[in-house]
Amino acid sequence: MKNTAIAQITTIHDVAKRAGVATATVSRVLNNTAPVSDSTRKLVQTAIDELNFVPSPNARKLSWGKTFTIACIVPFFTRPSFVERLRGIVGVFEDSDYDLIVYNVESARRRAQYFNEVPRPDRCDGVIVVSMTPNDNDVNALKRFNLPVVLVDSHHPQFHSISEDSEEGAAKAVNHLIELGHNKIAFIGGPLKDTLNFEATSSARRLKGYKQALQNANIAFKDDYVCVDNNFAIGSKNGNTVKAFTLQLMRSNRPPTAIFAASDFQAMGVMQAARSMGLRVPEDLSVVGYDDIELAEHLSLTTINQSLRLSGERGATLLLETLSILSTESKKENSSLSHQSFIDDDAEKVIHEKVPVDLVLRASTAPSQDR
Amino acid sequence: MKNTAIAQITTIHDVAKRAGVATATVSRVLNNTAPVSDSTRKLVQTAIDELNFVPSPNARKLSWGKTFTIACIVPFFTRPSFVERLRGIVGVFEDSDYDLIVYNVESARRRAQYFNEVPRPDRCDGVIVVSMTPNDNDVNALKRFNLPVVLVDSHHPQFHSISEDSEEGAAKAVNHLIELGHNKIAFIGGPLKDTLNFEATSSARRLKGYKQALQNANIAFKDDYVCVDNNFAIGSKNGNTVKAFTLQLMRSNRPPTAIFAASDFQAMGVMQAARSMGLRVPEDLSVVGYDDIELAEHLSLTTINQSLRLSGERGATLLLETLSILSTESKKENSSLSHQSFIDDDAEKVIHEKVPVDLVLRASTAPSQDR
DNA sequence: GCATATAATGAAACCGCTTTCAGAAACCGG
DNA sequence: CCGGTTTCTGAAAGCGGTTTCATTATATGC
Repeated sequence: MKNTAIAQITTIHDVAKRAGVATATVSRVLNNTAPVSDSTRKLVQTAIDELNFVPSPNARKLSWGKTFTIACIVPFFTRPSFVERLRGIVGVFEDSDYDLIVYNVESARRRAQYFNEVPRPDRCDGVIVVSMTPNDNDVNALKRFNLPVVLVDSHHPQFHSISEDSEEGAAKAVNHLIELGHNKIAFIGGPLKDTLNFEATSSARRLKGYKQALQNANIAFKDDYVCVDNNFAIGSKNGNTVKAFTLQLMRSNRPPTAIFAASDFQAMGVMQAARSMGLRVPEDLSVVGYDDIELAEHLSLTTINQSLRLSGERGATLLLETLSILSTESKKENSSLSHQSFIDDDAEKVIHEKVPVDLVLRASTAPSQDR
Repeated sequence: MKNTAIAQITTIHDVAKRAGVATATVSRVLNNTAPVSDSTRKLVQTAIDELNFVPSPNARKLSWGKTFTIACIVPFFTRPSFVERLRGIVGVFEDSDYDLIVYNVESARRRAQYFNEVPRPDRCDGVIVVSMTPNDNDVNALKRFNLPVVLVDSHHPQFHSISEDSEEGAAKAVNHLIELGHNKIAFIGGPLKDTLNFEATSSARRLKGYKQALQNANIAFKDDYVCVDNNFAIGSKNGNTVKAFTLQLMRSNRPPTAIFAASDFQAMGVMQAARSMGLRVPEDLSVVGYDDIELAEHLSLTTINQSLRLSGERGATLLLETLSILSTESKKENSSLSHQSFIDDDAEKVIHEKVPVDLVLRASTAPSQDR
């Protein structure tokens, strides 16, 4: 009862032999790379079908000098917002010829390692960096072999990037609260800068947007309305700081009527803390988050949608476009001169794309009851 | 100001030339695959260092006839529980020689496609299937080339697997409630079976565990205490069914004092619905979830930890072990006879590993006030 | 009807590395 | 000091494709 017949991998030679042609011809049929007469094409095709032949990706890669692989370097890919971005990216490559390898960064060591080792033309054809601003070393590593690079959720003058405008988003959030009549609005965010160079800065920018919005509305900025949770770092499940701060804030003699949190996760902490002391959201306290992760919908949390998925999709698409431009370019140049071109300064114009940020109205905000 | 000198990829030939040896020798130094005299080794090593040489993964793969790639087929990898499993898997391969490619399944079409196309020895050396029970076609596809396979969070007699005991977990949850004095306990779960063959069955098993626990405690099973949310399917952000059911349930003339939800996400829906009608958790209603995703901690949700991360780690490790066994085996056989061995029936003994399920006590459960 | 451009195909080189095979060098006992 | 191992090394043959180059067969032009 051997239902486990181990199939053999058939090679292009098997096909060639069966069809009675040379491997070159099979290759030509496979890639439509040169004219083949209808008769032989049919011959080859049936041989391929009969043998159930699929060309070996590796051999192909080696021969073409391409890897057909995209490297994606992403920190803490388990975090909902990163996952959502990743999903956008994955979705784009699913239908392409490219494989996607995700490099998950959870430590400075890994970060350095990946930036140094991954961006090599024999490992990948392009790189997507998510939520990390490349430092000088990274930049060198990324440029060393002139691989196409796209930054998602970060920005650097030398690389294509897709990002959102955190200041604008924050301002939208705060303006919403102001329009509801709130003028005692607190801010809770993550660290303002960080060893691993990511996420942090977005909190900083959101804080800036918050300040700006207040200023525009002539509301004085109060230092003790701001909490920067440095424990809300990477991977730490924390959130206690947020809760503690919320409690302290709401028990103070001038409690805010609204809180803007720089992430949905922190907003959740706020809501919980508030409820734990008997406050109702939004009647007693309005809360706005940021990110619009799946959670927000379940919590009925008013928040800022920053097009997480879309940012991934756009990034991946942009990379694919760059890739295809490069390949046609190299074809052109192929027919003329030698290898190695486009060193003509990166003036090539770098693309910086913004992704929309929008207020999503749900049930965690209400007009201020303050009088 | 050209800081963008494009580096050339150096090949083994460059190294050989520089060291004044044959490529074979360089290879031997690289892989420690045959004795090399100290002097030449040093020569080669310095050449390698000076040229900053890293062997091309692809060439290596082709030559070795291995891919050094692991394929991981996972449905809806954005769901927190899958992400957590993935993270365990990723963590294991980070330090290995293997690359991991994740194939995200979000439709029956993709599912079939991946199962048919991915498990080929020229694409990967091994396969991890997450949360999907292979059907007959899948089994054939997986066995066709005799690739090592590990199932994570599913079970099949012919493949290694890592899974949790959902019945046991559910029973632990319900027993906890019973011990707290509850006897009006409702159940909310996802669909009991599903087109894509995953997740569903776990809800079914949890329902079974629920029934069992009730029976053991001599509590009559009530049909209208059970909600199967068929909308809680794949990817749908839903959750309205859960809320609606909770509301209906709590307004009925015999409302339960506790609800056991088959997932933390659903538990969250329950808590929200309860709060929305002014009920307090846990004073008025105890809630237990399942999964212990990060969210649960933030919600202070009592739940069942099913070792999500660990399951991934164990699965990945098991695959690596299988891989290394195979490679030593094939070495042995190499020195004796021909290729192609271990067809000697899969009696090879298949490993089925269970991962612990544990009650995690938090603040969403309390003694029953029912009297 | 013959020269010449064009289409179709096969042989062989090549991608970058590993590994076999065989020869050279070093080692060893008597 | 010699035959026989053992150690070390290079040339060359793959791995499974693609691509160049040359050749033959077929058109096309005048």
